[in-house]
Amino acid sequence: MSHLCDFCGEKRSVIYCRSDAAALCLSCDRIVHSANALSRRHSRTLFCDRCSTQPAFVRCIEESVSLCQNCDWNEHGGSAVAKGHKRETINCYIGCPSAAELSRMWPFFKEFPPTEDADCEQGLGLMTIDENSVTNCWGHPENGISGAGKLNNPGALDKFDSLVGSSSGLAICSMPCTADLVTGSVDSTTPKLSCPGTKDSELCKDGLCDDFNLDDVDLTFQNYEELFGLSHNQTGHLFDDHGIDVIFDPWDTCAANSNCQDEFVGEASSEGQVKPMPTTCSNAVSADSVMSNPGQNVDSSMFLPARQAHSCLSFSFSGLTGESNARDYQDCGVSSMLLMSEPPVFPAGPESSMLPTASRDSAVMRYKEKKKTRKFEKKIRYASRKAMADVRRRVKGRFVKAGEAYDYDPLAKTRSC
DNA sequence: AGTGATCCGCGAACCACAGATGGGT
DNA sequence: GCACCCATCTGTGGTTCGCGGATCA
Repeated sequence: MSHLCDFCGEKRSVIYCRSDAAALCLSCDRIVHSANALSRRHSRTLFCDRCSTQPAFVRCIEESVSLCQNCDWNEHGGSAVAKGHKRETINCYIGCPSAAELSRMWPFFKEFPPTEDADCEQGLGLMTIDENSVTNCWGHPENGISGAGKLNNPGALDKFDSLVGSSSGLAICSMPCTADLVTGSVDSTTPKLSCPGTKDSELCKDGLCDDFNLDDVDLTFQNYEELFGLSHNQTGHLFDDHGIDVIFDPWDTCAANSNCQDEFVGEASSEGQVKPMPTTCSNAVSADSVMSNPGQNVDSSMFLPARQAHSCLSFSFSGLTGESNARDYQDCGVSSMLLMSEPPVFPAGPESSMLPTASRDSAVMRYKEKKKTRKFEKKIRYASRKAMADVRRRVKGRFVKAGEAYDYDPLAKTRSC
């Protein structure tokens, strides 16, 4: 199943560029990603040795193969022997790393030709490995994508910025981002669902997090595959086991560990629209796993196969119509953070608060009021169409042409035929 | 415990048509 | 740039149907 380089079409592809969704050989990778500063930001990783279609995120030391999530699950999710295999995560990289740097990053990988493009390395900068970056992007700006060099999925973020209208660097890497996968160590010695300690305790104390679901704002993924890295069908696995409710339940548990961070996980609908929800931990799957093993140390191998979504979210506020206005959305205290494009990056210090006390209380008050009065009724966008539909005659509920026989006349209020 | 039948709830589909939208002249 | 024409798309509500989960024998 060897895959040829998408660029030259001759050599075997080794590198997968997530931003371009392209498979490249090493030399073409250098050529393509040394072209300009933006291309240097593309996050790349190895290809899966098994399927050769998905980016690898883990290296099985025993078998000396690089595996994507699915293949890892297939190979290591079944037999007890395979589960015991020691595995290493495969880091993504950006920039234009030299062979030596690649070798340092991937010591198992022996195919690096010497780097000849010295200029490239003098460009934007050397390779940056997404070590601790995006997992933490909300809570720890110093580790997040605030540093351009650590941008994990600049494409998705660019989309978000273009939609929101700023380049705020808002790090909504809510889904278990690439780096979540990359940085989460896979072997059993590594914990596990760390929710880097940035959950704003004040916010949650007021119940803002309890069932905060931004119901007023539609958030639409521009490209489902790109954003989640898995198909719609696969997405079902995210919540299969315990339902979406589990996402909320362990809030306290996680908070007790002071390891939570404010993140949003998408609830994918059939149309690809997603409503954001807070997750307690750094990825939804992790939360799922937590619930399935309350009080236990969770072997990360348990959640790894669960089709982690990766990549950052891009948002569009498609739900906004002409009948809406910004204030409607700002009324919901927390959601306004998104609308206003303010990066919800909380200072790391425990004493810090996201909002000044007064405005924060005000926001909380508004949120609670809105929560009480909010309605989930259908909104009519075109009253004239509703008026027409209301008086239109039907047969078995279906509209019929004017003049044809009908069995339901809304105006008559009685069935006729 | 496993299997099949039944019930129930939910969501998609269907229909016609006015109005919105976009491209071409 | 503006006006006009035309084709296409969108959204509206009541009913039906199919699917999946729950329950029971």
